[in-house]
Amino acid sequence: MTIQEAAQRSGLSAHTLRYYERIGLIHSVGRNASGHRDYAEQDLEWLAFLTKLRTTGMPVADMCRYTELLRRGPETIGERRAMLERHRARVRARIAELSQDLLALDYKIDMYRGQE
Amino acid sequence: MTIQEAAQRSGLSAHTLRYYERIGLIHSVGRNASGHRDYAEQDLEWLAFLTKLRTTGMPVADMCRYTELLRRGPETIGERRAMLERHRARVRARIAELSQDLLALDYKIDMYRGQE
DNA sequence: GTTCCCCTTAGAGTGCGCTCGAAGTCAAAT
DNA sequence: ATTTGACTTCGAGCGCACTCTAAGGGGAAC
Repeated sequence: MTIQEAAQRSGLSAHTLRYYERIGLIHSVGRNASGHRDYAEQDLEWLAFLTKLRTTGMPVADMCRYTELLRRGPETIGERRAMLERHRARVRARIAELSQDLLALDYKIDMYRGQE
Repeated sequence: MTIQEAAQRSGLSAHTLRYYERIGLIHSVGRNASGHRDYAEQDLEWLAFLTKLRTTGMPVADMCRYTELLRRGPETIGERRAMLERHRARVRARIAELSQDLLALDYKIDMYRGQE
């Protein structure tokens, strides 16, 4: 699959795919005879996971660290799990914060409704 | 109240308070005899609201727009409410997205637990 | 065969939201 | 009187995560 197709299917731009590869977030994308990138289904799955990490607010540096742990093999499973658990705690906290702020927003909107 | 006290109580830095004033997010902070900023309780309340908008992801440009509507008086109440409602919809969508991604995270963590 | 378009790399540029630095003022403490 | 330290303005700088440009290389379409 070409970089454009991979971009389409992952929701990332071709620029971003090259950037991710450059910083080590995607490792070993295949190349065709002309040296062009040739993405496999597996790459797409990995991109989908990376995207979840990003959209939940994990910094790119941490994603790199996680990727490096994965590359080092099964002896890093504990550390990887710990990273994800810390991240999960942050995501939960963020949801809680947003939910709180939502109440303030509701209140303000109701106030405006009353004044109109 | 001095800028340092206002920073302390709002959770923003003094630098950020000056920046917010410069871009029009805070309007008419009082000055004392020496020309130093002298924050009132009302300013703190406004800062708290601004902070809620920021932490829920409203761009600073939109916050400026909202502030300008407020400055223009009661005839902008409808528009202000509309802004907040659009923002609320985005916040709700964001919470839904985070909650979804949280499930994927849970799944992955459970997988790691199984492998350890 | 040449036009066209997408690909490659390496490095520079962008937008956002601050954050800091320089140069100067002022007031209280020593 | 002078040192200290917090304040002022204005403009420059920074960190993050891309995003784009330049220069060049295939390879399919006309």
